Amino acid sequence: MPVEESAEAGSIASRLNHLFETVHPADRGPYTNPEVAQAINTKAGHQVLGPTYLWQLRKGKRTDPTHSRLKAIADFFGVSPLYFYEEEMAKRTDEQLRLAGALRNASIRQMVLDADGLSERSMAAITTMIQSARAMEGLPDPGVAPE
Amino acid sequence: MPVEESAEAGSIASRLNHLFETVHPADRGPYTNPEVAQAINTKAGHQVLGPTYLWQLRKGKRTDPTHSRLKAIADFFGVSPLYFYEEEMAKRTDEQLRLAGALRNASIRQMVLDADGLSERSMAAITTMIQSARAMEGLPDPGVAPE
DNA sequence: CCGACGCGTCAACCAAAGTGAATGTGACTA
DNA sequence: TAGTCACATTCACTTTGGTTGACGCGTCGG
Repeated sequence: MPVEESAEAGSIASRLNHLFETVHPADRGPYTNPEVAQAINTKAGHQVLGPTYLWQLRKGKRTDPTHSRLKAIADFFGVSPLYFYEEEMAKRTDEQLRLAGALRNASIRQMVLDADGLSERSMAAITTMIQSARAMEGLPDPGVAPE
Repeated sequence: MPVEESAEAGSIASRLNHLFETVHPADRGPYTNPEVAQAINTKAGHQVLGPTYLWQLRKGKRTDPTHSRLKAIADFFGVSPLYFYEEEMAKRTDEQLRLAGALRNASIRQMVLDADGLSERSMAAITTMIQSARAMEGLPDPGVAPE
């Protein structure tokens, strides 16, 4: 049987539909596909996409739009293009989040830049030293994130 | 004369090339197109893009890649997909890019996590040690990105 | 009641994105 | 010098993103 194209959660389709439902003037209903296409094209000064294509995207008949069109759509709805990459954000591992936090410290950023290119041998020595420092300062063992 | 496709500033091509130039292990030159394509495909578990396509993108022969591919590329270089979306990421400094490159090294990532929370005092000691290691290994002074 | 209008839906079509295999080229080496 | 190897480059080909035009349906005004 033909695979029924269901709007996978986190897909472009579901996100786009959510935009339509959510982002619109308070005194009226959601924008229509032709409206959005029209507005985008007018603003761009040339044809960017047609109404049908928006429909296909919302239906999941077309996934994976191009850079420029996704940007235009995000722009129209006033959201960051990152909105369509959210899964990427959600997939951000715990390690990545802790890294991001640590890197807000200027000293640590400098340390990274300095350490870049060092041999594994040197890195090992430095790691040992850091472990000692942690112990001396009474910090817990890292490696696993606290719940 | 035939219109020479020059890498327009802020274009995908120029940004991508900048990534190649900037984000790579310190002890070697930039990644090659086949390398990157290979890495991306391996990580994805299926074919995402070929080496030729990367070349075309960098040369400006192909503009406007697909959502998924752009995501894969950004992911490989450890930058947000926003990097390819104009203005918003104009702020992204070279330092951040070099950080991204360095953080692809697992040892360095671990070091960051370990160092997080240490006192400035300890950080200073570690920095000193790293500087020594750099000197011993004959690495140049960092801090400024080579032109 | 009915014709016009606009939107969602569909399917055939077109153009651009992306591929694969062959060729050119420089570095490294026997 | 010849041979090899890996990468950049090229181009003909395939795939799929995106368009065009037609059809059905609900709504509104006469």
